[in-house]
Amino acid sequence: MKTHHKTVKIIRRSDLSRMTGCNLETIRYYENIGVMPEPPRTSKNYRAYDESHVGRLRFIMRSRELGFTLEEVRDLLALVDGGAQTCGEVQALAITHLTSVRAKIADLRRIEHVLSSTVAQCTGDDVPECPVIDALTEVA
Amino acid sequence: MKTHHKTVKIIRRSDLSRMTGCNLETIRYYENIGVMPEPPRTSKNYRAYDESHVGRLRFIMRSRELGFTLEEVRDLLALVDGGAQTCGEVQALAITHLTSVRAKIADLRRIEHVLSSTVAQCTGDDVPECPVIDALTEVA
DNA sequence: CTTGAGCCTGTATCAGCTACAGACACTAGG
DNA sequence: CCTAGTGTCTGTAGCTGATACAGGCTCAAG
Repeated sequence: MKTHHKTVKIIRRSDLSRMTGCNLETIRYYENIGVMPEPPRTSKNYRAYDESHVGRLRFIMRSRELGFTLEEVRDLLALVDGGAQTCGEVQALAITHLTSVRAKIADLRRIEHVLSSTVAQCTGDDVPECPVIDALTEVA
Repeated sequence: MKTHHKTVKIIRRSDLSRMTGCNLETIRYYENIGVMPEPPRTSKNYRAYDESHVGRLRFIMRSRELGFTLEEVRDLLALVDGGAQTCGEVQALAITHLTSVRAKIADLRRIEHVLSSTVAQCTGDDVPECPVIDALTEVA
C-alpha cells in the first residue's frame, strides 16, 4: 500500500546524470566549483537531488553548449539567483560573449583560408617539396 | 680589435624570446615536451641557442597560430626531421587539421546564430523577463 | 552470505601554457 | 672589493573544464 501523502522520490547523482546527459563526475565538479548547489544528503550521505537541480544543471549545460565559460555561467546564475536580474544585464553578458564568439570565428576563418589555399597547392606526391612546409618555414 | 675568426654570438633564452615573440617560459616548456631540442650549454649551464633554434621555434609558433596542436606539430617536425617527409604525408596532416578547423567554424556559427537572434529579441530594459534567460531555461 | 553495483572522497591526468620561489651568475657603479 | 640589480637555472604550482581512478562504504538481489 502506498503512503497517502506525496512521497518525493529522490534523484541520485546517477539519475541526474542520466536525465541530463551530463557526466557523473562533472556534476560533482560543478558542485565543487560552486555552480551547482550542494544538495541535501540522505542519512547515508548520498546526494539527494530534486527537480530544481535538474533545471539548474540543464541551464548550465545549455550555457556551456553556447560556449559561455563557467565564469560567465556563474555570472548568469548570480543574476538569476539574485532574483533581480534584468534583461539589460543579461543582454550585456550575452553580447560580450557573442563578441568573443565572432572573434573566434574570424580567427578560424583566417586559419581555414591559409590552410585550404596552401593544401590546394600540394601535389600530394612522394616528393619532399611541400607548400605547407614552405608556409610554416618561410621567414615572412 | 675584433677577433679575425668568425665569433659565434650565442643566443640566450631571453634573446630567443625577444627574436620570436615567444614567451620565455614557453621555450623551456617546448624543450621539456620535446618539440624544441635541448640546446648546448655554456660552462655555466646557460642555454646557448643558434639560428637553427630560431627557425625551429618560428616553425612551431607558425604551426600553433594555424591551430595545429602540439601533437600535430610534433608529427610535422618528425616528418621534417626525418628528412624524408613527402608532400603527400604533410598534406594528409594538414587536411585532417583543416577538417577539424571547419568543424569548429560550423559549431561557432551555430552558436553565433542562436546568440545573435536571441539577443536581438531582448528589450534591454530594466525588467526581469529576458529572452536569453528563456532560451537557457526552456525545457526544449 | 556473497556478489555486484552504486555512492562517497580525494587526487591524478590532459592541453598549453604561465608564473613564481629560491639558488646561482654576471655586470655596473661606487 | 662590495653591493645592488638583473638574468638564468631548476622544479613546481596554477589556470580551464572536465574526466578518471583508487579505496572505502552501502545496498539490493539471489
